[in-house]
Amino acid sequence: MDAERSQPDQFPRRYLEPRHIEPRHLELLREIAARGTLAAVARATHRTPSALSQQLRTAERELAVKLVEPDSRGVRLTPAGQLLAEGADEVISSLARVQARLDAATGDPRGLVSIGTLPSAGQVLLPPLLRRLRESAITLTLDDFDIAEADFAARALDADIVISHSISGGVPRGAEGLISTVLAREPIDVVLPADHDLAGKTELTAQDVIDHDWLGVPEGYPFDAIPVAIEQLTGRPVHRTFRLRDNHLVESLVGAGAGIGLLPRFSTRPAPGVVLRPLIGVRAARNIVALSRPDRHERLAVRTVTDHLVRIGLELMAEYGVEEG
Amino acid sequence: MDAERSQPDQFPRRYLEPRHIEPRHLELLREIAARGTLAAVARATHRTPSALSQQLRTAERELAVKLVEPDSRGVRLTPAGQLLAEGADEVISSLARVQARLDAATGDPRGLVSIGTLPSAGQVLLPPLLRRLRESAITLTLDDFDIAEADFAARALDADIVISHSISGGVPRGAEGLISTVLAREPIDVVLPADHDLAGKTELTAQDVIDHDWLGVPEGYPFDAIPVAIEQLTGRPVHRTFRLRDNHLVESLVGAGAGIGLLPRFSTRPAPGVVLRPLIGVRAARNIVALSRPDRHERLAVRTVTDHLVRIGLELMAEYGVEEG
DNA sequence: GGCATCCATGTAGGCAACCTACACGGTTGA
DNA sequence: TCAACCGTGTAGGTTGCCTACATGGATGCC
Repeated sequence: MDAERSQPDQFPRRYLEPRHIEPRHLELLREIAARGTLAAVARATHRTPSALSQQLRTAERELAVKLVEPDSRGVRLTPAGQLLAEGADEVISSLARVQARLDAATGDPRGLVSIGTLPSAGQVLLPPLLRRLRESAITLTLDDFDIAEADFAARALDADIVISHSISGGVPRGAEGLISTVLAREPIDVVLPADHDLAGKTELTAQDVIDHDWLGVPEGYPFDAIPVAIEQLTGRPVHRTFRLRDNHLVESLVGAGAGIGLLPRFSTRPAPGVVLRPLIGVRAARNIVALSRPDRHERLAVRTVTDHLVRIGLELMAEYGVEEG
Repeated sequence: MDAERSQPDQFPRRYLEPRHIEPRHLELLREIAARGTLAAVARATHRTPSALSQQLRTAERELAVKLVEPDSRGVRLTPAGQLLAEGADEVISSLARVQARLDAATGDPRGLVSIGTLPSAGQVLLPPLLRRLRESAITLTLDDFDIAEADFAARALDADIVISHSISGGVPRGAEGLISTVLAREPIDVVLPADHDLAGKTELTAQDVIDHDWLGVPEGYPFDAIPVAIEQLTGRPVHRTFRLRDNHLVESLVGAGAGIGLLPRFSTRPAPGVVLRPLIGVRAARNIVALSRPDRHERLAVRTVTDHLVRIGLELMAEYGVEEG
């Protein structure tokens, strides 16, 4: 085996290559594309903007291409930079896939999985999840937020799994580049004071509820699609008194006679004095969806947690007698 | 946008992750799998074995897995190490694919392409190739070798493109993990002294040639398949006088009356005193095949050179009236 | 219009990572 | 038994990456 000795210069020496792509540079470009500014990437990756700026310069020198251009206050990726940012997903995902294979081969899934969730879904999904993970080597980080449907996708930059919801369709808006997994389909019921006129009915129609005072959610929040649908169906406006985010706050105000509202069925255990009634004739349900960046989804621990959430979602639907789809 | 500030620890800090795969480590494992020993990898990559040994230890510490085991004089990859070595192809190829896209987007293909070739094929393929690349930013490194069919694949470790040949089938043996591109199908003709008894015929059969003295090639060399086939066809042994590698040496010895031989049609311009006659009834042709490692094949410059070689091969076959397949 | 804010980008210096040089122990084959 | 390889450890130099700090440009608010 003296082949290497007789032709030692056949092997490509890295420093002779005109351009040499490093994964670290690809990751940087991808983060810039996702977060917009160097400063945001710096905060997210616990580094200084200066470090990133230097790294960009070395990448540009290495590749002999301009990657960013000044743009008002910040920077903008050049076409070449965008090209590489898109390619980064491919490289980083394949790397994560290899890592997942190693994890699967060498033992149980392990490591830190960060979950961000909207409170109502987390309230019902997370306790069973913690129970199931108690024996495992997976540790969780949790964060909660109640935000507009289109903003959930942005949280997938920081969390491995974002538990989101969507009424518009199966996948929340803005989640195009993400892996989305539907965990459950949860009916949205009307919440009423127990002594309300409508409380005697077992099911409510749009006509039943249109002329009462409503406690709504801010615009852009998924629940808001339901009053909008009722308005379209009846041709009359819904009278919204407040626009609130927190479901428990809505419930207590409904109990105080401030109006009627909408609450998700699984996470609402009605207090004495309020009752839930299903709404029929209107598409009144939300999809609870897990979102992950493709590369994060490849991690075995992340996949395992997602699988658990799917099973928990199925059990929830079975418990409440909700059919799939 | 104070989302990052309010939850700065959501981003996965690398040093918190239980295992973190680095492409450099994958590449090292792949090279170990391909070359067998650390020392061979060290020679090929212009580093000391010590550096590689240290790198292996850090990789093992990072991944919390044993990657190599002592094995007689050298090392052997553990199952985990093999797993990663296989995954390395995937990662490195996707990296090369991104690089190729960048090359394609930012200008002409450029850089150094190393070619290893068997002399006869190189003799006809490389001059047209050099002509076509004269205007380009691609520079070539050349190496030539005349080796057994199964040994060509090993050269693809060191060269971007290995121009090989095969009689056994479309793809040379041992080229399983490689990208192989058939460049041409070249007939192998019988070379005779011009005053030989058989020179009067325009075509020769196995029966015609079986009883003459033969100048053969060493065993394992593709041309040797033809006399073997003739032996099987006629049931009689071929009488081989010499076993030589160099085609021009064979030609001159045939001219000197040492026997008859076999020569590839494209690269043989018979000197005065010798003639070529096609052999019929026997599968007497070789495939000229370009071999590349998958990741090297992704490089735009490598792909460009391969494409040129394909066109040159087609032109050669048209020039000599050889049909494809 | 001035000023605070946010952004990116330089420079200097510390620190860690990587590699080479060299020495050493184990295995193989002449 | 000895020479030839192989992998591994240690010491030390060089490089590369990052932080801290200062600077200049763009934006938006009072």
